[in-house]
Amino acid sequence: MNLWRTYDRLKLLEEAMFAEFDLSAQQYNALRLLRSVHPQTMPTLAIGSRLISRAPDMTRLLDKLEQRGLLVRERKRENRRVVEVGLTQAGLALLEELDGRVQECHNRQLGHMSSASLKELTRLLREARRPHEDAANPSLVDH
Amino acid sequence: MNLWRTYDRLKLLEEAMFAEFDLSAQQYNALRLLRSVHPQTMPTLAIGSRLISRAPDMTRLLDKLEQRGLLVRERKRENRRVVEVGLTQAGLALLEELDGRVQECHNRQLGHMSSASLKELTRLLREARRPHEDAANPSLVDH
DNA sequence: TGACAACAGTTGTTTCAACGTCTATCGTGC
DNA sequence: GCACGATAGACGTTGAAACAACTGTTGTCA
Repeated sequence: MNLWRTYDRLKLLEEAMFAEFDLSAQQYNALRLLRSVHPQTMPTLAIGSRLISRAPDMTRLLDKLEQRGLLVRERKRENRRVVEVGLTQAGLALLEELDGRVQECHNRQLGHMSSASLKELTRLLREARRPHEDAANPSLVDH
Repeated sequence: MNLWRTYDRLKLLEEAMFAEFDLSAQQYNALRLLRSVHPQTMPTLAIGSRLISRAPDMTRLLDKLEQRGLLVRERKRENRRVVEVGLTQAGLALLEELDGRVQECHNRQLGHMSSASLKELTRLLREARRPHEDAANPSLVDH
């Protein structure tokens, strides 16, 4: 419950920020993931499986981002089943614009805590969920 | 992100459990809150403001619980604006049935951590969200 | 008293996530 | 080559959340 409450409180700030850019946190993470492999691309479902929380339909999430020109999708010729997804320049630009805002948001969220406390919190959270991670899914949690 | 990830992982277990009883975590909390004042009752919106995450429409959430006979609503005569909500025997019985399951679920979620670690984690989480709590809202987080 | 703001809930609408099912494509063994 | 299962993704439907607008009720103050 404590975890839930804390999550809920901190999420409010983030959501407010992302809302300014008409993005959900989930969409932001998808974009960030794509940037991490840029200029390479990724198959649709690979994105879904690497996101923080499971997203059972990537299709529609990516649809919206594609409509806004933030990414492109292309069906591969070698294997016509997979659809490769890659960031566009517009997508990169948006992410760059967001970087500062996200940093600032994190500051407002957790800036009042000492770096030692944050480290310890991170460690404990990781320990808490350790038995519940599926080995298959490394996740992209890095800060 | 770490918080998000951990929250998401642990929530999965809870949701699976509540789903067996056709409840959401939010509904469960509303019931638990009502039990905490039983046999007294509470106005509809008072419930909403005390839940872990804000719930902008209590009406429909309570509708479903009322349809299942878990609670009763009654418009007060002194002030015909407020609707008092109270648990029924069926509601109490369901909660009692859930108590054991919830405990077991918590064990599976966090049983691998030492009690000292849990205490520390609780403390840090509370510290993390402290500046983001509105003073008006004491919240019912107690474990 | 009568207008008006504040209050407590309700209802409507739009949007989004969850779930299962479906289509197209590919690999494999016969 | 062809039936079969597995894979990658798309789609339709359903149910819940978000936001806003609305109804009914009460307090207040000119």
